[in-house]
Amino acid sequence: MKTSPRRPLILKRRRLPLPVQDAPRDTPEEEPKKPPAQEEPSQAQASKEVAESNSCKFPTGIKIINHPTMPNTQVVAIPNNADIQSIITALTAKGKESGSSGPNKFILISYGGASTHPSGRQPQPQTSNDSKRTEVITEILGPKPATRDANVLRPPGPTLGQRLENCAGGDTTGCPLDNSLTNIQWLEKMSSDGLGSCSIKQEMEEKENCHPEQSQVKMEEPSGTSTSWQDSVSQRPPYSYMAMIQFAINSTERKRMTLKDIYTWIEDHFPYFKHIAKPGWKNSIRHNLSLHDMFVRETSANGKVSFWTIHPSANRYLTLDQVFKQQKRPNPELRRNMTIRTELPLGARRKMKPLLPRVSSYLVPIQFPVNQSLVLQPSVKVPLPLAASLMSSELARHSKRVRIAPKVSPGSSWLNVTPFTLPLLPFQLLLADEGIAPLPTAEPVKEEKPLLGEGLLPLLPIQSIKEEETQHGEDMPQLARPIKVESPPLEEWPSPCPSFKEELSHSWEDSSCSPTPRPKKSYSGLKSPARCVSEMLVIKRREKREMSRSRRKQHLQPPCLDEPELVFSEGPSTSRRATEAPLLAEPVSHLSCLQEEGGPFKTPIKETLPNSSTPSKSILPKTPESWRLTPPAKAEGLDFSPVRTPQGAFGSLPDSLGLMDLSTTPLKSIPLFDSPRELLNSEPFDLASDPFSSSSPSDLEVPKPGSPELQVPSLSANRSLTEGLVLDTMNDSLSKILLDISFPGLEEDPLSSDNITWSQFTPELR
DNA sequence: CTATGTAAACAAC
DNA sequence: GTTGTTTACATAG
Repeated sequence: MKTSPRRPLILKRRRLPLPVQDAPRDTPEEEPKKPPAQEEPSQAQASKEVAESNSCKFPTGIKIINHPTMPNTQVVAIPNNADIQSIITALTAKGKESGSSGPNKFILISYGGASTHPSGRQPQPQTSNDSKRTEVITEILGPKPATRDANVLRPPGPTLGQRLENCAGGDTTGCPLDNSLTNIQWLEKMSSDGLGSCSIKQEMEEKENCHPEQSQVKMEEPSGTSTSWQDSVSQRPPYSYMAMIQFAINSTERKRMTLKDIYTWIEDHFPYFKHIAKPGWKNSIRHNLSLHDMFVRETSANGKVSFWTIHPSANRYLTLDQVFKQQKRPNPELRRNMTIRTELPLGARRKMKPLLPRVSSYLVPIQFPVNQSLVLQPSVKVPLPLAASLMSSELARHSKRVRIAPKVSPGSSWLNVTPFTLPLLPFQLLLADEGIAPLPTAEPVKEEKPLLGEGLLPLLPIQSIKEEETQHGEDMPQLARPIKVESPPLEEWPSPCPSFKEELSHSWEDSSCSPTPRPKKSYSGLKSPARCVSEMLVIKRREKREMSRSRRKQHLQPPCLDEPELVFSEGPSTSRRATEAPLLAEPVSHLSCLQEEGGPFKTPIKETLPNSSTPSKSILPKTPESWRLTPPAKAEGLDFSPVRTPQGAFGSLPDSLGLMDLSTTPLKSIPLFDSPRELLNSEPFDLASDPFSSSSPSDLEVPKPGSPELQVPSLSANRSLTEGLVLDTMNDSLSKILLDISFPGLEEDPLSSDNITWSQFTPELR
């Protein structure tokens, strides 16, 4: 079999060092390229800037509204293009002046002022029903490893709201968090200037300027950072195709994308592919899509369009922003890698080497679904373990209301939130610490990689808590919408939890629980992952090897959510369907998850079937391969592999996740976030002190895990989940929150006017 | 050996 | 020509 007749022998393939720049394409071309992406109506309207009363010292467009129910709290709507840092500074000053008697807490929300989407991708016609509402938030992209072309090209403009592009694109309706105020980039910038020397804006510009074409930039930037950015344009991004595909898909609200959109997304975010890479990269993308089981192809209802999605069980909802942020963390090692790569001469550089740097410090961003009404507070007062337990029990009780959505639904409330990873608040850190430390079961650290711990916890399976209602809600009509699936669904999901070492090396499939391979067919429609039993691991492994020959995967995924799924043996509620399974967080599951997380991305490929090695064609019907979750292989390293979330595992509540994540982050990271200058200094992180008790803003919105707050009433269609920041001038803290704001018209920018419905804020805010 | 990248053959549209 | 699937091979770790 080795030699394939059809294929010529290629002894050596070596890519030519470097190509030419495609200069031609750059600048001018892009503009035309973008279709007038349909801008969301809302944005246009949002542009109305009204400077209201209060905003005197603030830039125009800022709206400050007293919170209806919270004393000394004001909501500040900041246009995308505003200089946040300066605003924060001003607010801080204002708060200080007022002291305890005046407004000292500010909820910052960004809104799309005059939004222009720089690069709107043409939206795909078909989908997006709900897209409109996400526009509110503007995406701020900054520090992506690769600058986006569009951004680059765009004149240094608006700092905050750079682009909605993805969101706008096709299915990609919205990327709520990406756009949000709390966008990492944004925060990072703030953090970067401890001295206040640089403005966010500046930094943004820096980055943007990195575009190859704008060489002048280089000069401007004395610091090494700029160079790296620049390089990013011309350098191959340190991500594997698999990772990039995930980023792309996850950048959309519905978590699905057409092949073309994936190409586009990648080109936009990694100019390298647009300008430098050989055309073959697209082939590689396709190859990866087909190869990895985590990528599931769904067909639109009419059967005309194929969307690539990420298997819910495997999807970690990683986004470029998150990952980038992680990378940015001060991690000497990591940096070293990156820089090295960049420094090498092209010829010397290995083509793709370390696409994914494996660094222990590389944390995997956590994404968790946010309950619509749930407000995420970075600083959660409940210790992780406790919270988890509470959640699990509580939630379980209320399973009706809250359930884990195995599948990402389009309009779903899953958001990528990375609050914990941000070195924002001291108290956050404390929290994290608290949560974790006590954790008895706390993640097992691999012997091999002590650091692993960092990554592990965060990796816990993410479950989304979503209200059932929401599913039916208008927001996400699609959920219910049947998509025609051609391929057999994976019915069972391998549980991600194989144990340890073994599984580290395994790939998802290995983990597949079922001892016997099942035919895919039988499970049509089943999306929810089933739990797997670790027992199988060994066996699987063996099988896997045998089959390893073929990397093929094939299947179409049905969109159906309802199918029955497998239960895991250990699983608490076997009968329960994955989707509904409440969060049961079990230590065990966590562990298992951990493992998995640790893994680099393994490709889940091999077929589970023993016989499958055969050439595929014959097997039209999808092979039964179980979909494999990625192997938990090495712990270290950023894991782009899908997370399998065992349902139970899901226990990882957002909070817990966050905590964990934080925990992983060393305190040192804290310093990063300097900005609003004084903030940082004030509350050092003394773990001992309990930030929660007093002033921390956290009181405002922190949902307690077990508390009723989590359960929020169904949301209205017009709601908008927005990320915001809470600036508490009393304790100089800045924390990230998720706000659920409802507004009258979907089409309207909720924040653009005074139409915010306060009542809609989550209970916590009241 | 695994994970990943690359190239290519093919098939179905 | 595009999209998908598979096979084969290269390479780094």
